[in-house]
Amino acid sequence: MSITRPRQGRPRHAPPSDPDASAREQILDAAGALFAERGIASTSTRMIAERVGIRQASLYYHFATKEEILAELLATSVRPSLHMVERIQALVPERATPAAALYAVAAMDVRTLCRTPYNIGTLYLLPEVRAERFDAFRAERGRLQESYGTLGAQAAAEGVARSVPAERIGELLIQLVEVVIQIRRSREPEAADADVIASSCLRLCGLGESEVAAARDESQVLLSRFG
Amino acid sequence: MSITRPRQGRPRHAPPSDPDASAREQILDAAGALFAERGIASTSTRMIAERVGIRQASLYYHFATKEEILAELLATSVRPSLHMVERIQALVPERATPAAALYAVAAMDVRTLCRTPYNIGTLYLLPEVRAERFDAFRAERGRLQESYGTLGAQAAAEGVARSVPAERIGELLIQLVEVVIQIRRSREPEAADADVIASSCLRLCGLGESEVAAARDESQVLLSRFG
DNA sequence: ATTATCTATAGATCTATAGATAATGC
DNA sequence: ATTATCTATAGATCTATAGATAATGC
Repeated sequence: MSITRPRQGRPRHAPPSDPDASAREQILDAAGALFAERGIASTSTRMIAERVGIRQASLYYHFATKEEILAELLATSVRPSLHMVERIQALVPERATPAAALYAVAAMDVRTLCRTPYNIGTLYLLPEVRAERFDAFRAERGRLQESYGTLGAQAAAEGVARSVPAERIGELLIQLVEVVIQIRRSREPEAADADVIASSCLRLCGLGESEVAAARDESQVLLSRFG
Repeated sequence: MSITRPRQGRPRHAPPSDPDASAREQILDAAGALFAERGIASTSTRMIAERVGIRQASLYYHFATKEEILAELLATSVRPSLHMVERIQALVPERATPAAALYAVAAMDVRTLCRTPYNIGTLYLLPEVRAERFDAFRAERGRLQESYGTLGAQAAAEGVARSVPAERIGELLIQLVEVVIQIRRSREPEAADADVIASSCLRLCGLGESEVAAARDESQVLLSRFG
């Protein structure tokens, strides 16, 4: 029951998609959902505008190009994950074991990817994101992967740590966490998925069942503090 | 040093991209490479034709629509993997342990995904493939995932088999194998990657280092027979 | 006066069809 | 005669700009 105060500027021809959000936010939400569902090239500025409740040309008052909308979406998508990971990583090894930290990071990332109103993770997979224009985004993503690699290598059983370099572990772990992106494409993720995926990350590092269970228990503190 | 015999039909305005392949194959190769690099919507029929060495309109002599080119690419992409998996699966448990079979399947899939002249695996990730039109392709992919799930569940350590349903295992394993698609996006895959990934699949199922090593050894027979 | 929209449109695509043409095959 | 191309083009987009307009703010 939100009262919508009249805004400045000429009225829209249609009611806004979300009266409480700024026009900019409404555009980002609409574009994000469409980009994730249909891809970037097959989403026209007209479709975005229609969802928002404005005319196609009005988009250009807020963003100079369609690319700029994508850039903004990408910029805000990894950053929260990256911050969370780096804060948890800083607790290792004094205040958390590497295994518990990895469990917590994976579980939180999975939940974040589940909760976004549209499947924002799919954006990373679109070919347009490989353009130089989005170097900064890909660099942030690389740092996230690096953190996974470091945590994984620290948590890994000796045999695994010896035979798999940290960079490979990072690639594998981030890929495993992002299974939730694929899951969301075909079914509704369940609460249990976060545990299954986080546990799989530890097993991939060579940890046995008792070590996985211990890390899961220990991670609860971190999860309640950072979730 | 292939002599190119003159073909029937009006000559092309430019030399063919591959004089030995049929026009149809040349189109599929060119389209596959472009779709994988740039996505489907941002690949125009003109770009495909240019690569082949024909005019844009001439594509339509071979394919009725752009979608049909994609359909053909998808149809031939999973099928070989699926056949291979089902043949190896049939050897379990009499002639191969589940762990060795899973190792072999994963390693072969990784190699296949590495060797294709363009990164064909990226096609699966494009939003266009979710259209109903491609149901048959997605069903085949589902069967592949199911096989991974069955093999994984059979190979899994007791604790894992009890806590993770076969369908989840299938989702996780196929995702893990397809890390090679992401790797190929950023660097040249190495020969060692196949072993790292296949071993990771077994560890994810809860197998210890000695079991992983045993499965790797046993898989060599399968790999030499089916590779 | 400032802001946020609107309408109208230029210019650049892009897909797919129609019909002509230059080879080979018989 | 058949085949595989070509040229030309209709019709449907799509992005981004120019300039008008209807609100609020001061």
